[in-house]
Amino acid sequence: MGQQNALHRRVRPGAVTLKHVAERAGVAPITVSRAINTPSSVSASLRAQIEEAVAELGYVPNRVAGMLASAHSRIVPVIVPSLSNAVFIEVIQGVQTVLEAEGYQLLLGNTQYDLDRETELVSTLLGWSPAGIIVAGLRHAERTEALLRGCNRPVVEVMEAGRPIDMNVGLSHLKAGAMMGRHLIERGYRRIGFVGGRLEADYRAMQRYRGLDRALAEAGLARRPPFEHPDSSSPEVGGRELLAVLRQAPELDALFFANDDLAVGALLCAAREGIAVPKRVAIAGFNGFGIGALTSPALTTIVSPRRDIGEIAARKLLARVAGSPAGPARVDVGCRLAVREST
Amino acid sequence: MGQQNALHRRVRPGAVTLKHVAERAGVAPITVSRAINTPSSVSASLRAQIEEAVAELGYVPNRVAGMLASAHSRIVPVIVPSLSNAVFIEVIQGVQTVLEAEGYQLLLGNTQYDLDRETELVSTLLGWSPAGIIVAGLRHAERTEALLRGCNRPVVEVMEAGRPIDMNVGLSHLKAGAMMGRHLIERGYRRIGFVGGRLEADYRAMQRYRGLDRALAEAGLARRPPFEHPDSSSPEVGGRELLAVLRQAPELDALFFANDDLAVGALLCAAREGIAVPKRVAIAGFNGFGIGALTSPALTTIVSPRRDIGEIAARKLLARVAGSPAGPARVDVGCRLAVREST
DNA sequence: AACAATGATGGTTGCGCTACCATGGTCGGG
DNA sequence: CCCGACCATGGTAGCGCAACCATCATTGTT
Repeated sequence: MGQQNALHRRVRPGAVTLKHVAERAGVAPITVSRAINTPSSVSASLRAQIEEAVAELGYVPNRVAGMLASAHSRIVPVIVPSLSNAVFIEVIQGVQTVLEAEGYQLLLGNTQYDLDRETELVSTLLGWSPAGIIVAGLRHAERTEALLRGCNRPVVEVMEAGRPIDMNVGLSHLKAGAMMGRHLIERGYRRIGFVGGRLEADYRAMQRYRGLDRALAEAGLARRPPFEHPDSSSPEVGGRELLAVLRQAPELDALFFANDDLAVGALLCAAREGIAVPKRVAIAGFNGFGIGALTSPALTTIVSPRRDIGEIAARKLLARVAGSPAGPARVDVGCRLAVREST
Repeated sequence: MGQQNALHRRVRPGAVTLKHVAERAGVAPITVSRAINTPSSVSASLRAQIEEAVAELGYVPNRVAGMLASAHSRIVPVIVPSLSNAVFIEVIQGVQTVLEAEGYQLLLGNTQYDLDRETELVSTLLGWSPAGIIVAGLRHAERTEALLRGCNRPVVEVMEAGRPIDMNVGLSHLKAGAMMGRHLIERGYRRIGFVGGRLEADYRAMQRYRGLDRALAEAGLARRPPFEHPDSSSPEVGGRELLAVLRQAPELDALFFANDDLAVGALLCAAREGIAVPKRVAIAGFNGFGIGALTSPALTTIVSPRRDIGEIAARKLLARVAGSPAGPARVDVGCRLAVREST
């Protein structure tokens, strides 16, 4: 701090600006601006002249200045609770595909499943005058919600279906959990447990548990609290949990894991330990990661259209920015049960 | 375009600015600026007054304006060739951990292994007046290199060790490939093949192949061109490739896969198809993803410190921004052979 | 032929903030 | 008790660009 170094200088030496290009091309700065932003509004001959000057000088437009002048940026922050979880990566990929095609930039925020961190991020990122904002989840701190509500920009809440601040793209995790619960019951399993990690933070996993619980209740079967572990989900943890749960509750004949990372780990661990799946215990996951289809036995899971969520969210956001119809405020992308060998 | 909608208005209605806070607090705007950016330079009483005004008005500083005024932003673009590959995700995570702790924001760029796309991205992202820039790889288009060289900001090239534009954090993929090659030879394998995807694009994988090739040459063993496939790497592709390669070249007794995604897929496929690993064919990977330790047999691989690469890169970049010593321009983080059951 | 409609170009202004310099007040040493 | 050092605060200017409106040339219309 305080220390005056080269990067904090007011004027970056040698910076080429619009003005320089304009002088070189013999036109007014505004014309250069137009040649860059709305080429169709400049005559072909001038445009060629300007493009030449741009190339010669190596001009790179200062987006920051443009943004300040127009109060409109091509930045879209995406706020997710975690990057370790591949689900969010795929959503981000979907968003990015759409954004980059339209010349927008993705600004990444990671809350680590902390609602206060989320407030902080939203506040900071709104300072970038973003075109809109994409946030994972429908539950936020009060202040976060106030910020999002008052920011006067398109806001898309993704991952779960529900009542959004502005727009929403996701699926019902409750339904997904119930769907898996009914499948397991239909298959003849009667003592079904749920294994998840940090359920107080990952409330979408908790919703899946609730769905399972509801299915169990409907069928008049024994309901159990979920098995939790403190670490973030990974195959390693899944394997460890499988052993721990079977030791603790050997009567269980089916386990619904909160996600495929855990479930695949459990499957591999079972193979290694000689635990017969699904004979001794059935194993199910959630997500539909490709690897689940390759294990032996292959994993029964619920496939969610993760990439689609990102793409749809980005498209709705951009539609609103452009003022074109964005379609319904709420999109339920649904999910699909993939029955394989592990149940 | 052309269409005038709410988001393109010059003045965003109801936007609270520094000035409003200053009026409310009864001080000059510059004092509010200082209270926010360098709180220690404002007396405690004024600071409290200002903080109150900020809270009352719900003021969110406009970073864009600040950036323009100071020609210095807290943005760091990270340009990677792919998000599908978990390696880059972990590097990004490492970068983000460090950046967020210092109040910096990560701007994500994805080249899809396309050098022209990279040039475009670098050009665009430099328009954000970033504090510095992190790019995967040492090979760039000429214009990209010119831009990076001339941008007068810290540039960190990550993933591979070599001669950087500015700074470099990575490892030698050639050495890594040779390390695995020597391991396989030492284990008694004599007919060793390499399986990768899109090697013309993923030249780091190609380097690993070259390392293997060198080890084979040193040992006087038969060298073969790599087996390639056109899709991006995934476990599914790895399984398919295992079968295809064994059909095409049944004499092979060991396969070095370009990465763990492929190798794990091959391992799972082998288990399913009853191909004995390592008896019929040994399988090795590269990366050291956790799941490789869980398969049966467990995967022999080379563990690269991916997260460290991101963290070190971000720290070096921030050190340079702050003007403090950033350490050596080149950091070779090395890698480690993890010998497990699959070889 | 006169005029409106359209399109291309330029001048001026200000986005919100911070660098820079100036000012005035407080304090300790001589 | 005065002077210079130092700190807290304020005034001014300008970062680079695009919105807005004005101007001028061109075209089509009656």
